[in-house]
Amino acid sequence: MVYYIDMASSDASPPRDSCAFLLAQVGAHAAQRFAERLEPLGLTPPLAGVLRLVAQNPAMNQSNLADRLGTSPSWIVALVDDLEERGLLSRTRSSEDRRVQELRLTSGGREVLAEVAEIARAHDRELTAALTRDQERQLHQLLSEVALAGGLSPGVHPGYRNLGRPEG
Amino acid sequence: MVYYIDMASSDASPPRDSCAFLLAQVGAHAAQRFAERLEPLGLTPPLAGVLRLVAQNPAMNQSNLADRLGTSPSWIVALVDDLEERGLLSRTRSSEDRRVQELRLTSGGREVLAEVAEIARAHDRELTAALTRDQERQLHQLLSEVALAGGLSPGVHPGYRNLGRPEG
DNA sequence: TATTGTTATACTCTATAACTATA
DNA sequence: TATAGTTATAGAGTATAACAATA
Repeated sequence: MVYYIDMASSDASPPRDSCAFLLAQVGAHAAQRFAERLEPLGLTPPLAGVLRLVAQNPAMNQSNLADRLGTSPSWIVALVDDLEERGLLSRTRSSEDRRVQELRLTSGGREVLAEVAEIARAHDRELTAALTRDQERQLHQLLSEVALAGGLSPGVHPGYRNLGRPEG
Repeated sequence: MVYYIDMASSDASPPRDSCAFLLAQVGAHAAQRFAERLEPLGLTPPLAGVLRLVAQNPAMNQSNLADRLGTSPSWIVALVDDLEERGLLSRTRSSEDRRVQELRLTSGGREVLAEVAEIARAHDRELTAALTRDQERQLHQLLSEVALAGGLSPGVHPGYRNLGRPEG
């Protein structure tokens, strides 16, 4: 977690935080609260992300997953190990290419993913609780424009290296 | 860095990312770009944050700093060591309480901080380049409301533990 | 020779615990 | 006894490198 202080204002007392600072501050808060909400399920955001991606792309393999998340294949091994040990997903050797592990959610995995989705919706409601429906739509629109201009892929949180990568 | 996938939409193809997800995504991007921009100066966001806080509060001590940033005193030691070795700030034992180290920027520290401030302004311009001035003001207003409702202290990036802490 | 997955290892960031000096 | 700072140590979260199996 990167801590920082709003740096954009002059040396005199800061008149207001910059947009960039507010984005980093509120975004870190959002990510942290989401992680806290996942804790009772024994999940971390990366584990939940893997569940979600595998649900959306059945028979996806670990290479695809590493590319999509912008992380190292070795870490994917650890994440998939964890989820497999809990019985939330299964590995199956592909019959076409025996190097490949096909990943699929188990029924238990689908149940847990449904809980995660509910948590995410509650999280979103909490975060925007202070806004009117109209303000929420405005915020969504503005953030979407900033994300687009920044080259961020819809739906995927940026790691340090996956910026500008085309959608898998 | 926490990676995750938008979890709020149903199992069917996601109609759009949630506000919470967009905030985390764009916020992580903003923090990452800021860190990249600081690299040529040999600084990290936490180091820059210490410079800024010491500039705003001359003769501040390390305890104050740890409280304000919501981090452990032992980490503050390492950050201050680093900045002191580069000649950007100085430690002076307080004459009133010999346990206390009073921190002050050197003239070199003030010069570097001025560069950091310029970088931060350029960073903010880049991030909001896709928005009109009016949209930028809207975004600022909306983010401020979300930050306020979330109990975030103006000007201080949240660590894992300093939420809801009153401003030092 | 290239690719998928795996293991072994290492590095960064940050905290906790134990300690020293001072109050 | 309590507090400011320091040192030593440890843990989480990742990456890189070397390797095995398969293509």
